[in-house]
Amino acid sequence: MALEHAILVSLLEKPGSGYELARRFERSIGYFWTATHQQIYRVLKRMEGDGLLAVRALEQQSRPDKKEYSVVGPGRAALSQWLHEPIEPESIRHELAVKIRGAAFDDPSLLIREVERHRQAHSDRLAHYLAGELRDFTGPEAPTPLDAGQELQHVVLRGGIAYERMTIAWLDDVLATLRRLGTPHPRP
Amino acid sequence: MALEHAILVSLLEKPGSGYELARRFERSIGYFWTATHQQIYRVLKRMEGDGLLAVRALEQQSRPDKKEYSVVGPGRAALSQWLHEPIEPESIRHELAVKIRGAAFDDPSLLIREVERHRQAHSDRLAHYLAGELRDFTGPEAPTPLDAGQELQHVVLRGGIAYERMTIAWLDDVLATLRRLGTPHPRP
DNA sequence: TCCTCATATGCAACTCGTTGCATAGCCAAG
DNA sequence: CTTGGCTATGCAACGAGTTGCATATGAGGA
Repeated sequence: MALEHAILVSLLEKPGSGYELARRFERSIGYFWTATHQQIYRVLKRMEGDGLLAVRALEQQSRPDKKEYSVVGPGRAALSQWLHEPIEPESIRHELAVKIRGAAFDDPSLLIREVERHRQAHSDRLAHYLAGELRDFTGPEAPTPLDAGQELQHVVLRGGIAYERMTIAWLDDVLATLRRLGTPHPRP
Repeated sequence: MALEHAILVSLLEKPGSGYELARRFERSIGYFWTATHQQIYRVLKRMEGDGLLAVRALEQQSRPDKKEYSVVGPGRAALSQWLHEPIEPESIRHELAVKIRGAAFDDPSLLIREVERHRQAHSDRLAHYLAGELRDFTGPEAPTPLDAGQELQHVVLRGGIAYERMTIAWLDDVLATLRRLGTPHPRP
């Protein structure tokens, strides 16, 4: 249940409400873990029941009240324990790759538009990551020197950047392959 | 439900039993989609019930009998329909990245062994992929010219290779960062 | 002979994750 | 003044995925 741990990390970095967590999962934390608001609310409730989190009701003006969650002792201990346990290297789940291999049983050229769309999405994500890197870590507004937490956030973001660059290059390879298959193959 | 589609692709490439599919999901198909045998058996049963697959009981000597599944008309149509529908670009789930960011609230240097272990696993996987590429696509034993299906399998495998190379380089970056944080930071 | 390993299939119970829906306050635009 | 949008929380139902267990055949080795 890595969602629990992702929530602990995020709340340790900064306490917040379920709604705010959901927004973070669309941005920074979401670079490497995703969750919908329903899932987050459900898990927050369970974690509070387990004594890992504390809640504080915050009354707000000009918007609905919210519940601010923060990590308490046992939550920190649970994170620490998890950090000491080994985890299995990730296994990939790439639906587009299934489609590409499936295209052999259909018309491969029909996939070109789809792959171009994915390339665009990854290209947008890369631009977003690079803007965040400049803003938070490498630009003139960024704090210097970075503390350990910021260094670690930065190296994770560099991973996201590397992933998007690799993916874009691969999708170009896929597009070239699909286009080559669409035209008659020249024989020597 | 991409598992269904991954199974359709795999069975179109070659009919087989649940057990054989489970083995493929540890190898070639497993490069981009994973599944356990329990999941596979359950889904195969459902797909057969839905008329997407046909079964044939095969009696074997020196090992238990098996059921060989193959794709029939409606299954092929279901795959074709799915290929024509757009899918969302993948969202990443990277547990190790959660750990790295969480290490800020513990001792970062404790993660070094863990990251080294992951690096080794990815390195092994890369070697495995490269051996497969040589065997099936680029070596002297490989068929020439490749047909469309093989070209598409190859480009997916190139994606796996690119992913592993990128990941190894990133893990080296992570290790360098963890080691830097472990030693006192030199001030200008 | 007994044990282990590989093949082969499956149930049951559980957790994780998604989708659709519902509610409610407040603001700004039309 | 109604509509749409953003903040904020939540339920219910379902499907996806994991874990543990159970069963059976036959080969090979201790």
